[in-house]
Amino acid sequence: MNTSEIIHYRIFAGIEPDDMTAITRSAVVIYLKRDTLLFADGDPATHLYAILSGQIRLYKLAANGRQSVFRIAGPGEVIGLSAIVPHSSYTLYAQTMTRCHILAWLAPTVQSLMEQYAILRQNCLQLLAEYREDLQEQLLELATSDVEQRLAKSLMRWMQRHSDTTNREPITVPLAQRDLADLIGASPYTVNRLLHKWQAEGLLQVQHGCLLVYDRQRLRAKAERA
Amino acid sequence: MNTSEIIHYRIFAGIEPDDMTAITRSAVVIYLKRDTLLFADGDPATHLYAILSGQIRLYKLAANGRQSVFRIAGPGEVIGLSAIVPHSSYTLYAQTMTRCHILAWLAPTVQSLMEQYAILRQNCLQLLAEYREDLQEQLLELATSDVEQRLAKSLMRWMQRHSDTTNREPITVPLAQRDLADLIGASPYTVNRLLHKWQAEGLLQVQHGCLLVYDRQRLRAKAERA
DNA sequence: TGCGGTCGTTGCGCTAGAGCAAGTTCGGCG
DNA sequence: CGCCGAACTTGCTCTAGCGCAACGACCGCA
Repeated sequence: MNTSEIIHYRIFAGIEPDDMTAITRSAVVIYLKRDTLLFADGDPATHLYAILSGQIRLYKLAANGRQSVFRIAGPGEVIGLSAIVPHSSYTLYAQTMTRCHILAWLAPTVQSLMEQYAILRQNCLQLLAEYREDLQEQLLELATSDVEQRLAKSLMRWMQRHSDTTNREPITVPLAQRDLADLIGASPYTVNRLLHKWQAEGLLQVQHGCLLVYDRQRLRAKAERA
Repeated sequence: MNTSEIIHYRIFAGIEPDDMTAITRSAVVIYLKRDTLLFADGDPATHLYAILSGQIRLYKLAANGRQSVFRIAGPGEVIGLSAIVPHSSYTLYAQTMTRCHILAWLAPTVQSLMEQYAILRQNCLQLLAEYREDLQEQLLELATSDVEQRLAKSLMRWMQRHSDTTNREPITVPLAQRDLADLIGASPYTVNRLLHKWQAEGLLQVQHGCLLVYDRQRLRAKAERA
């Protein structure tokens, strides 16, 4: 389980190494293949999950069947935060987009850990507050920006989050056009057309299931033009 | 300060009366006139506020100047929840829509109260989780429903929240058309046209600065049609 | 009781972007 | 190595709804 030591989990920031060992020991390791539903909107929140590797799509379904993606979580992130509130339910669907390697704690376990460690409580509050801020930001964009701007901002956000080691271009964004469309509330057609326009402008390269971004500066300009 | 006893604050649910007295005593009472900015997006989160009377608009501003309203808070609700996270900032604007009567706690005070009372921690977690869920719901609607449906849902939500004593129709919804437009991410023109269409259908009555809803059933139908 | 500003009303033109249809390309699996 | 389904591509049509403009109604204030 040394994998958990390599990854920097924000939810466990500031926890003493000894305590961390105990916490990690109380978790179960899960392996999932691609396109597996981890939990559904409305399910009782039985577990808190921490992603070791892979990507998980967090989304809701509308009555008409269209899906709205709120977040794509990756290594170091925690999902199913509803589990920290007793007797609550998940409020969205969580589905793997790749093969995943995950840690899972039972909700009661998490709740007692929360009582035990003040830092953990702090971190959870902070994470919840941040999610709220992210959602507000997305809502603002959806209400006030056009598709081109939302797409650019979405790509910038992705690269910001994953600017791990590779700061130099080109950067690969492993998202399908369909995913991008669901993420910004647009049709896949429009997303496709915009990406190709940008490709023609030399901003990026469109590939199957992913993008290759060449020019972050100009992309930022598209994201920020008032 | 007996006003605070009459109103049911969800954030203080389950607190013992004696403790509640102490908590109330640590607050300051504030009176504000209409259209006063309580705090701005980006300001340090210095206070937690509880509304005794009046309405407060919680919104963000986009670069182009358009505003997106997330919530309209009323008596019994708490705003500025960012103050429970140390050294954080508000993430939106809060402006009074009416004359307001408010309780205010300093952030450090709130934070020590949080450490002192486990119930308070629970309640705050629950509130944050609920706001998150509300925002997700709004985001889903904005991404997947048309303006007519969003408007209907928004009105239904309002009536649901304020179905205090008056369960019988007609119900007055004290929102200007402009407010409704900002709330659902539409133009005031479209909102106006829809409201008049519904007035022609006998669903409601359009008035200056407010609405009179006659037929909640048919409004619900408009909100829920897939 | 009149005046100014805010809010509401409505006609009109226009465009961003949805969605259908009919390909094409790719990757994975047998 | 060939097949199938999923993802992408692109032309086309069509409409929801934005926003201008111009006017009308109401409210608070002096």
